[in-house]
Amino acid sequence: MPKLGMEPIRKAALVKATISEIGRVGSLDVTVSQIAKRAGMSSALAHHYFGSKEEIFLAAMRHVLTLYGAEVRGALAVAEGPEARLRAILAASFSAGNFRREVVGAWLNFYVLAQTVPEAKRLLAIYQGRLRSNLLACLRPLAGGRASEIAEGLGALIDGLYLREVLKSGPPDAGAAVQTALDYLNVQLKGKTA
Amino acid sequence: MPKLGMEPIRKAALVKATISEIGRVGSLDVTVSQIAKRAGMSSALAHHYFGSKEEIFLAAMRHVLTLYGAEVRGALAVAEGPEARLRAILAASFSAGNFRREVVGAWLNFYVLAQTVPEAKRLLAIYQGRLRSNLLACLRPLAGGRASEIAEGLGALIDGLYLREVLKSGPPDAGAAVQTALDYLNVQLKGKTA
DNA sequence: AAGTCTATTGACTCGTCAATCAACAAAAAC
DNA sequence: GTTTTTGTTGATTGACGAGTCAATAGACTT
Repeated sequence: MPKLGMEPIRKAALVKATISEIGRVGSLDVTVSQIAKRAGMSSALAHHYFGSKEEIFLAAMRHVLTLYGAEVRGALAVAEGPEARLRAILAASFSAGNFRREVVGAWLNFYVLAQTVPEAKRLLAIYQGRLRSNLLACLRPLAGGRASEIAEGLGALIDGLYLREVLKSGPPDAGAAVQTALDYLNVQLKGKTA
Repeated sequence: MPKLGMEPIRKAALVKATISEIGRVGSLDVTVSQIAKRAGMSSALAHHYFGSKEEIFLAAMRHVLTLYGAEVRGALAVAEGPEARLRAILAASFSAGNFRREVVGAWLNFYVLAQTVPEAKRLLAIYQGRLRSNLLACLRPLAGGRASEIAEGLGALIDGLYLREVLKSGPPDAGAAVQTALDYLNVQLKGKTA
């Protein structure tokens, strides 16, 4: 019973399943069959739509990055002033949608993928660049010449907090992560110990 | 021409080869044959000495962590006073021995391994714990009650700087990484913008 | 010198998995 | 109503890789 116009639906299901499976297994060693099964179809169909496993992975990366980007943009849209915008970026980075074991696990593995697949590297570079320029735009009016170094540090700190989440046992503690990042900011900007 | 007492030599060669290969390939998708070949022996011999690929990986992790630990201990031994000791830890963390693409790549993949293999997770937790307690010991006399948060942030920052090194193209820039970490410290401790 | 232990490897087994293919089904186009 | 396009899968192919094994060889023990 082939309904038409399945392509986008199937692709979306596969992308979602890919992130879930990578998160579940904790590595890129997921088979196309596993992904397809979770997405409710045969592995042949997955190949039909994406052509190769690598393309599936890349589509999953694009999806995660798109979601992240949208969340940041949305949060920025309603934030007034540099400080509020910085807080918005941090809140989005550690939001319930992004800061889940599943997604964080996938994220980690995308870094691994970037070592092998140039397109994956390119996508991650875009994410880093966008984060950097978002931070810089907020920091320049607040920190002037030091904006660049602060953005550098804050970017690395965010990535590090993600990385450490991977090792944790309990449920993700986004609050603590945001707090650590905000603390860094406060101290850098005001020399105060909030 | 079997010489006796080869076991430690072979094992050491395999461990070294493992780190190299993981760094070269950029993932844990290295075959035992590749590792054995680089170590100058047959894959059967690698299995003979380690029993399984997983054991080879774990031995490689232990080796990296041991080296790191030794470097930190060595640096701490000659450092007088808390500030100097903090600087020593940072210098060791980004020393020429540890902060190489090869090792950083392996490190990243050890995080991935930790998602699957409990022993790998345990080893990484030991590293994090040791780093944390080293930092805390130095920070307490300097920052009192805030020592804990600062240690948390600095630990994450170090990991983040490692992570970001993975994406870079050129040669590792340990100096910039140390500078970013020191900057974080200075600002946290003195409220100054060094 | 017979027996045991360590070192070593080529060949083999067995499983897995990405990718392809042939075939079938239904909708759309002509 | 036939042809084409889209959706779908079971079966198959072909490659690769972890781990095993039998066999060979020197060294150490008694």
